Amino acid sequence: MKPAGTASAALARGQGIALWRQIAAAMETDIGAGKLGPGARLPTEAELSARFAVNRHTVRRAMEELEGRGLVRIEQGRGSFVAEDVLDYPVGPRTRFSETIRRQNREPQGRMVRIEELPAEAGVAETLKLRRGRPVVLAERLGLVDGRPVVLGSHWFSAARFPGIAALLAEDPSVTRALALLGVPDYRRQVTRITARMPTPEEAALLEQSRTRPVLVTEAVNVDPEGQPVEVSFACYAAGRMQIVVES
Amino acid sequence: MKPAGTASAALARGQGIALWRQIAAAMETDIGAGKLGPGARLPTEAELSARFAVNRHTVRRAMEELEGRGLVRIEQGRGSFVAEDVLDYPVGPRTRFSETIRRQNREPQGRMVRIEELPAEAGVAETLKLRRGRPVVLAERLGLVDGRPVVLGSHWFSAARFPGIAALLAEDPSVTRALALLGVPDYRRQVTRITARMPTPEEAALLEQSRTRPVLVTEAVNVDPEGQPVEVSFACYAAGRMQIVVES
DNA sequence: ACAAATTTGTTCGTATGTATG
DNA sequence: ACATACATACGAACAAATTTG
Repeated sequence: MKPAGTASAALARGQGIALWRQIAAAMETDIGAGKLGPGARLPTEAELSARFAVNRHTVRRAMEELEGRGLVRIEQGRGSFVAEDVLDYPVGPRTRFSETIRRQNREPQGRMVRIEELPAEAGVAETLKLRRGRPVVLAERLGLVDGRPVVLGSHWFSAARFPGIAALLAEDPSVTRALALLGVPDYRRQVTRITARMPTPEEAALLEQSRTRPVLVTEAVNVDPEGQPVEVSFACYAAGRMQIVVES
Repeated sequence: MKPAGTASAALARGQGIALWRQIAAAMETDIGAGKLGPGARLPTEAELSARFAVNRHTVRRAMEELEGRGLVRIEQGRGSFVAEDVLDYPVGPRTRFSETIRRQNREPQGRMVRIEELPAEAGVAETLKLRRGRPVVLAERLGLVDGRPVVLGSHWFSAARFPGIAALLAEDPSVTRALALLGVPDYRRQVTRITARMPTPEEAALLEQSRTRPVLVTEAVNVDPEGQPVEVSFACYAAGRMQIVVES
């Protein structure tokens, strides 16, 4: 008996339907039916060509089709994987992690990784309009969607302007709620700068991603209604799980 | 006689000014004076510690200071380099490569790498509102700033809607001008999706960048004043030479 | 695919000078 | 004068990343 839940090896030869189309259709069924979840590893091309009793080229043609349609991701030397749906992260004046995720019918979570008070170094001090060396609070938070880590954010606040924010964030990882309790009921994202780089070992571990895949990095400045900067944040997104979307 | 144009080795010991500060100041002078241009390789820590007759730690302390101030970039295993200014690429409804670069007082250039007519595959066909297999024109263009490649863009157009666009782009790499000649005097960027990945060997070669550094990838849809899509483009930016900026 | 050379990063330990009380 | 804390400086060894052969 053949294993349940895998594509059948029964192909119709010489019936006018190319073998690779049948294979692609069979695998699409498996993926669509959820038998192979997002991110799951597909059998190797060698295994598939044995199972379907065809040449490896035929399997490759089928896989290329699926990759072109965005259903699978093929990585040279590693294998093939069911494509994970890429979450959209729209940036705009009202960018908020939790709201954004919930709007896509996913479950956001936040977990504080580190909270510290430090003297401000040049860059952060300048954007927060503080003098160098003034105390700032650094809060590092891991953002998860449906239990999978997708973003690691470093948030910087003036310790003088927001006394006790470290304790608040330790209790509840929501930046929005912490600022609300400290007299900033609303804030606006003024500017977002986006770059990419390789993750540090620590970032890769927290994001549960390969060290050979890059992270998208955003630097965002949030300001209060008077235009005063209240927060600077640097966020690393696992590229391939998130894409940043700008609607114009 | 000591070589001209390099930081002097004459340090004042025991005069109340820390050696590492003197070293940092000396190197800052060299960089500021333009003796070391952007991107230039700095001497190794070993060379500098010999030149200044100090321990490597002392040189490192000076370099850390300069890196913290954004003057140099230090890369493990490679060396230290004079920081290059990162170009801003603002995205919005009126995003145009050449205008953007010129506004930063830099000289933009474009060079066509490839122009081809192909049958549309699923993704492009859908965003251009064409049927799969309809002819589309693919134009690959390298964008340069001050002679350095910074972006490699793949632009897709409907061959039926824009007859002769391949020839026009071959003559003049400006997408804006080509579309103007074909009856679209103005267009608007509707949406931009941003991700990151490792470059292909070809992309790395064209962008003159290491294969171990990621590229920022944007997918942009440009529409005419009636809202009809006229172009879809995928652009790879050399991360570290360009950052995408979203003003809200 | 592997090894060697180069370069920066980290962690010990030690010693000295300076400001503070 | 003394103790303490802190910044500075040197030395050695090893780890990690990159480049080259």
